[in-house]
Amino acid sequence: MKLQFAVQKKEKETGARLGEFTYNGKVYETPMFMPVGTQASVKTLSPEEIKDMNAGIILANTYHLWLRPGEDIVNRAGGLHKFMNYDGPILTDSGGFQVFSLANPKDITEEGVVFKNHLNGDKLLLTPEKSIEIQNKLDSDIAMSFDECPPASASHDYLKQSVERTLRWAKRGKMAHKNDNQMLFGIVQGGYYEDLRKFSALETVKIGFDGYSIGGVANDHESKEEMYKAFSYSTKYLPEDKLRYAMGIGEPIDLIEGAIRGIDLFDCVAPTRLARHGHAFTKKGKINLKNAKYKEEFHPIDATCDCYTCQHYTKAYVRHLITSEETFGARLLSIHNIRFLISLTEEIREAIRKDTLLQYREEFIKNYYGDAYGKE
RNA sequence: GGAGGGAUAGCGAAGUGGUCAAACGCGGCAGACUGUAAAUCUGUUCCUUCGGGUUCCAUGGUUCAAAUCCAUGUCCCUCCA
Repeated sequence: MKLQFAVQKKEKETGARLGEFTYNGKVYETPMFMPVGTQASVKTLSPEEIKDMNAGIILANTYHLWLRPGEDIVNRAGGLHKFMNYDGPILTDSGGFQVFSLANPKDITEEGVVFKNHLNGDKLLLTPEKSIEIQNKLDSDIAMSFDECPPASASHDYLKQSVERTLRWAKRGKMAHKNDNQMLFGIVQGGYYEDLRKFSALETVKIGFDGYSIGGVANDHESKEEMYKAFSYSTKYLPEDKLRYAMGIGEPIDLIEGAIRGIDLFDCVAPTRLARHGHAFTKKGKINLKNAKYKEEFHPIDATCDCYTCQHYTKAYVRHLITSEETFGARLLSIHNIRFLISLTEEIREAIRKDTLLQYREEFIKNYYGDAYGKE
């Protein structure tokens, strides 16, 4: 059964949206942060742990599951939910990001993208139709159109061509889409140019999707200002009653700024990757637990945090695990970082309810960055 | 008692006359990471007032020049008795 989304309330000053959908009898609210589980696993964590953090949607990746174990195996297992034992909603990315991270520009043609299989070197062609077919078989709840994800700083000319191609691919993908229980999202591209974002958004909406993603952001060291423009220039032209998803966005401040610009969904590898590298989000800024100064800090990572890690363990212990390369350290920090972002979205929703989102942002910045905000 | 081998930066280990403040690995100290080819990658790691200063077990010597050659000593390892 396809999930049904509705906006419940808009924040008075910013227009930030509080939204809601029901899935398997459970109500989920947006803005929402979605943990990333590329290979049908949120790295180091079990589905039970993810649910204990009050997570909603999680991600998986078409490209990776296509190569291994193969969509037919997942399909025969009964679909992604059964395969990975996660009964919450699952969103699959289309492989579009791998066009950015794995392919060369010369590998991108009208038909699709030629990938060199990173596991064994085989040449493989991923097309919009193939991507959708794989996602249909994976049986995720939300599928993404196959898009070209160019670097944000690409030239206006290149981005224009790329937006047009992504539109043609979106149409082809929609035609190929066969899973009635699965939502299909279109993807808005166009760098940080308003004309391109507007064109991309309006034309994607004309094709008609269940929701709309904003892609091509935070992938090329562009400034925060440019990224937030890309948000605004996109959401401005998107329908009110559909989900909006900022792809790959997950720094705490970006969630707040994104919500302010009318975005409902966010995903990011940052909490889990940073965790594996020893970093932790805190209300007072990001810290690197590998730093020697935490050797004897026998206090939780963040005194205000309600996560399992902060309830039971100290910085000194987690630092010890990380420096000793014990995998439990990566788990504890992944739990903390994901819960941090989820709890941040809970606070954002509360601020939307109370029409205090701008105050919330100011307070967050003051605590997180101190005087350093904007001085990059 | 006899015969060999060895001692290099926090550790392991290259280097056997000048291009050596000394490869490389580990450890240490930092940094990066935003739809995950990422438990990865990068920098740094004798002292310094950045001019330079002091190093390769110790002492003495050879040489224009020594971690590298010679002598003696100290310590370690292996084999033989």
